[in-house]
Amino acid sequence: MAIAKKITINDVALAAGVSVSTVSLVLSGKGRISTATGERVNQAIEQLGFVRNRQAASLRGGQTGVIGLIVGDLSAPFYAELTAGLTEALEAQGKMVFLTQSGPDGENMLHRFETLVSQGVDGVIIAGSVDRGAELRDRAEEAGVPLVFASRASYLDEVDLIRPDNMQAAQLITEHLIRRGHQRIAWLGGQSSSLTRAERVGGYCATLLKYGLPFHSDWVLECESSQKQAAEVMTGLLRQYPTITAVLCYNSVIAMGAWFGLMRAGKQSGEDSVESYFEQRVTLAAFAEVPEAELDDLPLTWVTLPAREMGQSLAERILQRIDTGQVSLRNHIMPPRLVTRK
Amino acid sequence: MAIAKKITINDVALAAGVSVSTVSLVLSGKGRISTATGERVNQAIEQLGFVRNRQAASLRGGQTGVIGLIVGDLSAPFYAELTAGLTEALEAQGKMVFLTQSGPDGENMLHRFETLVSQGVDGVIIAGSVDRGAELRDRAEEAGVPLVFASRASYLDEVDLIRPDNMQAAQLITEHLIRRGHQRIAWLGGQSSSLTRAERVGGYCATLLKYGLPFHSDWVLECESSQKQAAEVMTGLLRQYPTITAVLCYNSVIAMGAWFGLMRAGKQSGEDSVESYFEQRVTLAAFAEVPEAELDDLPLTWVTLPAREMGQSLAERILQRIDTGQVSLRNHIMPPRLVTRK
DNA sequence: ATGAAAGCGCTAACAG
DNA sequence: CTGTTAGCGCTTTCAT
Repeated sequence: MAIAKKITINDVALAAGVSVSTVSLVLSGKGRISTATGERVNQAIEQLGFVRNRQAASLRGGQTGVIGLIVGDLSAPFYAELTAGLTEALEAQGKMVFLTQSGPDGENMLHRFETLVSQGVDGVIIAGSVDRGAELRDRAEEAGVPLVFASRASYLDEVDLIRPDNMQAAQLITEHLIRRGHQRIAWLGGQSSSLTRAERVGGYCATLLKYGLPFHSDWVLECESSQKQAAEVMTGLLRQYPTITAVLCYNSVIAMGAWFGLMRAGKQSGEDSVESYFEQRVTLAAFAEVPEAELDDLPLTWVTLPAREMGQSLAERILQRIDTGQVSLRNHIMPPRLVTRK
Repeated sequence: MAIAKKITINDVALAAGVSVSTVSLVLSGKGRISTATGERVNQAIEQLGFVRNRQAASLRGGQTGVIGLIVGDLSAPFYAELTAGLTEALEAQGKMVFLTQSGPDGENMLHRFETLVSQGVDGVIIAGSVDRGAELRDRAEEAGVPLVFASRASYLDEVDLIRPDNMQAAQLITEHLIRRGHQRIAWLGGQSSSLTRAERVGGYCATLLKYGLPFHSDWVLECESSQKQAAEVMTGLLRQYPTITAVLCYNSVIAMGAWFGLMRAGKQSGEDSVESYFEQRVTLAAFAEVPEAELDDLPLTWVTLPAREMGQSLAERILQRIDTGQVSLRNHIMPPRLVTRK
């Protein structure tokens, strides 16, 4: 394998018959260079296949144009989407991103942060839940590196955070159901330990009360994220509380399960068609982490978290902090999007 | 904002009362330094909160420990999963990854590649489909940077490629159905223009013929990736060819749609339960890009692409190429995984 | 076992 | 407009 001799601006300068500083100026387009020499230099660059060594460039003191990203779990659709939006926005600004995964439990955060810093990143974004955000925040300040957090759930530490508005999402969708005439709306799914769920249930509850509708804690059911489970709990729910007319599902898997459960129940009650039973008896609505193809064709309304937009906001926010060093608004909450069915 | 003065090994050396080279040696653990001074240096490092500047370190000539990744679309579950596996494996080896998105159409590939190189990456991985792979391969060789490709579909250019075995996946699942006693197996979904689909249909066809079973082109149906569409095509298929006993679905959305179509058909034919109709009349099987939660609870068998494993293989491959400079095996095909239902 | 000194490739004053 | 000259922070012979 031919170890291609690295060509530097020295080589280019030599080939173009100018000095290194001239080449440097051409590269960064700063000093006023005559079109003639500019041409010559660019030609030499082309000819020699020169690629500028950005490490050396930034070493001198400038910024690297690189943003570090620590993401909990990339295989989670929400964070994958967020990352996609983030890199897209960042690249549009000529920046690059350094990717790191912390594992679901957000361990070794500090170590990862240091690693990123030692690579010379201009700023760091942490996406996912973190235990000791304040500690990281302090370390970042000490190191003089802007740090922004992003999370699906809420967050307690005093940090610069971008997150979705789970409560508003719940309000939106609950209100939608109420406007459709529903008065008896149940909740299905999620683990009671989930912070995200807590926020959503809160929004659901608040909206019911706001409209003077009944809120029964019996109608708020926990359920593992499994279709089978959801279907069972759903049928049980309908049997026990036949007056319920709408069910809010915690996520898409629950929604699919509820749908199956509903059909089974419809079948048993002797309706002539699944669809009509569905329409006439019980309406489903759901939360979705990302725009999900499976839900698209189902006759149910859903709200989705603005994962991609959050990525874009993150990009804006971190760039702003890098440029201005300002640390103003500390909790940027993103609105969800409601997708209604005809 | 307190612009924390960057502390360098000079500061550390001063604080520890040694020379910079000693500090450097301690950092890299190379030269034999006395435990005593080692202690002192480490203490100083701790005290000052020193972080080594890797840019400067690698500038001297060494490797950066950074791998560049160009991925078409991170919001595609398959590539998100692959990326997750890749970064995980790479980080386990103390490497880092530079992430870039090329957009679905793989444009600006060369530019992105150059950018990565200018950042000093030790190697580059391109995940997704690329038009002119050979061109990139040549450029990489010229620049002396190992380049490995990864793709969901097959690939024609002569490059170092890791890809899933679509054909074997189709064979596996078709064989599974045959072993279960099915003789009349139809195909549902995918666009005829898709290369991936072509490979899969090929495997399906080959397996049918291998077992002496009929292969009717009428039983291979195209379909948009929509549940509604799939459900319709499915019912149409069953009506027209009532002897069919099993259907192979191109992906999970198609599978869900087929399932709905099946239930509707079951209903109309007056079976007493969806499940029994399903079991007795038509069996479904499907391809899935990644392990999908929705499919987990459904009574259907599926094959999934080894996205995560591909990421791990990519990590191995690129590291191997970086270390040894060797460019041996050029087409590493990864086996799919069959997930059967009881 | 440790220190002195010479760069890595590039940028940024400061002179011409 | 363009060339000279110091470094950026770190590694690495070569001495000591």
